[in-house]
Amino acid sequence: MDSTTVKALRIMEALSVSDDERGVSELSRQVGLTKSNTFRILSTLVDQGYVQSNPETSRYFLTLKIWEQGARVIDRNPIRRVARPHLQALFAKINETILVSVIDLPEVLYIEKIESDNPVRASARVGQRAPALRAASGKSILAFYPDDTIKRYAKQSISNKSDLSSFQNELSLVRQRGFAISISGSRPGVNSIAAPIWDGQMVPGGALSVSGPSERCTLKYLESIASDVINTSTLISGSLGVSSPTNGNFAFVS
Amino acid sequence: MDSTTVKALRIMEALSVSDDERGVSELSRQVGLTKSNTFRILSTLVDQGYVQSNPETSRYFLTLKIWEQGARVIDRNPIRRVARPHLQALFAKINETILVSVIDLPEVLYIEKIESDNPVRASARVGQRAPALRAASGKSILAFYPDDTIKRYAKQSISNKSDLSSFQNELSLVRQRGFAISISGSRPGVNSIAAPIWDGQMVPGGALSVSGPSERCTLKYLESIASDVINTSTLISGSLGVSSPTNGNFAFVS
DNA sequence: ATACAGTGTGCTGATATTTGGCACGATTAA
DNA sequence: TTAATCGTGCCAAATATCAGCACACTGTAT
Repeated sequence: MDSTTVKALRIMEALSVSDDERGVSELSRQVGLTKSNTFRILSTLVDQGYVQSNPETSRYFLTLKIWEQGARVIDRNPIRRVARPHLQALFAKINETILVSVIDLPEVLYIEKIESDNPVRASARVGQRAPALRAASGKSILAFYPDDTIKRYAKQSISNKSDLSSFQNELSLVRQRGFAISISGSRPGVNSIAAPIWDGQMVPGGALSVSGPSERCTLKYLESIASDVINTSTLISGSLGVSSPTNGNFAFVS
Repeated sequence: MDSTTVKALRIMEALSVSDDERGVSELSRQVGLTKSNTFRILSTLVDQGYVQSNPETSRYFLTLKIWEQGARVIDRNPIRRVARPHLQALFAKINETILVSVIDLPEVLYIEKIESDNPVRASARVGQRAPALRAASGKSILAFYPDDTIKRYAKQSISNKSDLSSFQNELSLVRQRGFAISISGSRPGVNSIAAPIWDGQMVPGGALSVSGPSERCTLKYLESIASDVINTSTLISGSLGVSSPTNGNFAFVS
């Protein structure tokens, strides 16, 4: 285990989440390294072009180089590659924030969005994560996972026994109807509906979701657009070469 | 200089540019490390969640974690933050590929785009780079840099003396007219027009460009949309709080 | 069938690299 | 002014990295 590399990654992560440039001392305190160690790692990152230091304040921040690497990676993502036009078609009918996420248990990761132009809207960031058990997108994917996998992850955040079985019932309903709904599930005041995206595996790899403020996006409204959401997600799956979701045919997912 | 960190970055870069998963041996040859060294670095990257290994082929590829970091960085970029709606307005008038780039001498880096839906179109990737001296975007930015800075970078790729002075003349014209044009400048068969974006510094930090195939985007056509491009770039600068480009008022840029 | 060249992975002892404490000048705060 | 905190540079001690070798395994060619 190359500890130096781990430390460098920690520092880059710390820099990526902080909105403005950071000093050596505070940064070293945050990541738990000595000041000199932090300084030397920062120096190598500067040398490699991943970090710059403001010559006036001599504080450090990430350049766009790390984003370049990431852009190449996301660019190869099959779901994102094909989703955009379908999202735009859906957005033309429904002026609410549309998100595409991939599953990375125990979370979902948002990889694409079209944001509503309504001043009051659900806003989420691409690159952000949400708990898969609470977000509509996560539930719409998990519903098609084998029972034991669901149980394993559900137990980690649901202690109560009756809550667990009601969660399983909810997922069973999701599986039947083909969509999941979340009422203030992962963010307060935001309601969502989601349908799974099949990318050729035995379980869905991602989900399409529509989110909006609870005032507009009532349960009734979300259910009224369910068929649109399912149709769009099916079209995306189709663009990935998956003709029909193989419901009920599960692989064992560890 | 933490050499282990440098090696780890090299490996991540190598993985990010390769379209499919890589084996340890070939990867070690490419980056010039021993097999065991490469293996151990890959192991730590796996441990940290940046790399996964396909359990069947036991070959390695980058996860989306590096993209998450990058997404946070680009999300803070002021130019990109404000550009999107302006791009859409421009795109409604001009159905050609629109790009936003930032300057990172000696290159420009594309950070945002709207791609034409015409089957024959200029296609570029966000995260891609182009030589600043040849791309329209780069020229539109460089034109507002002080003369000695221009000379320094121009000398690196323009050896001929008369070519150098004609390049300087071209930039001088760009400065007068407020836009730059490139005819197969950075990619063959692709013509572009670009105008600088001012973000509060003494020199432009980015550029807005419109690109298309040379058949449609003739010099005449590009000049005919120049005012649209300039207007849009001015609106973007305005959204960044820059009321009027301070032409002729240069800082010394090293 | 057998040999072979390729792979990914796991040791280990030698060594080169990282390490943390200390010191310095420059800023900032009191 | 004093005092605290900052970023940076240095150094000998120690530790974590290193290259080489070995092994099991896979697929290919003989």
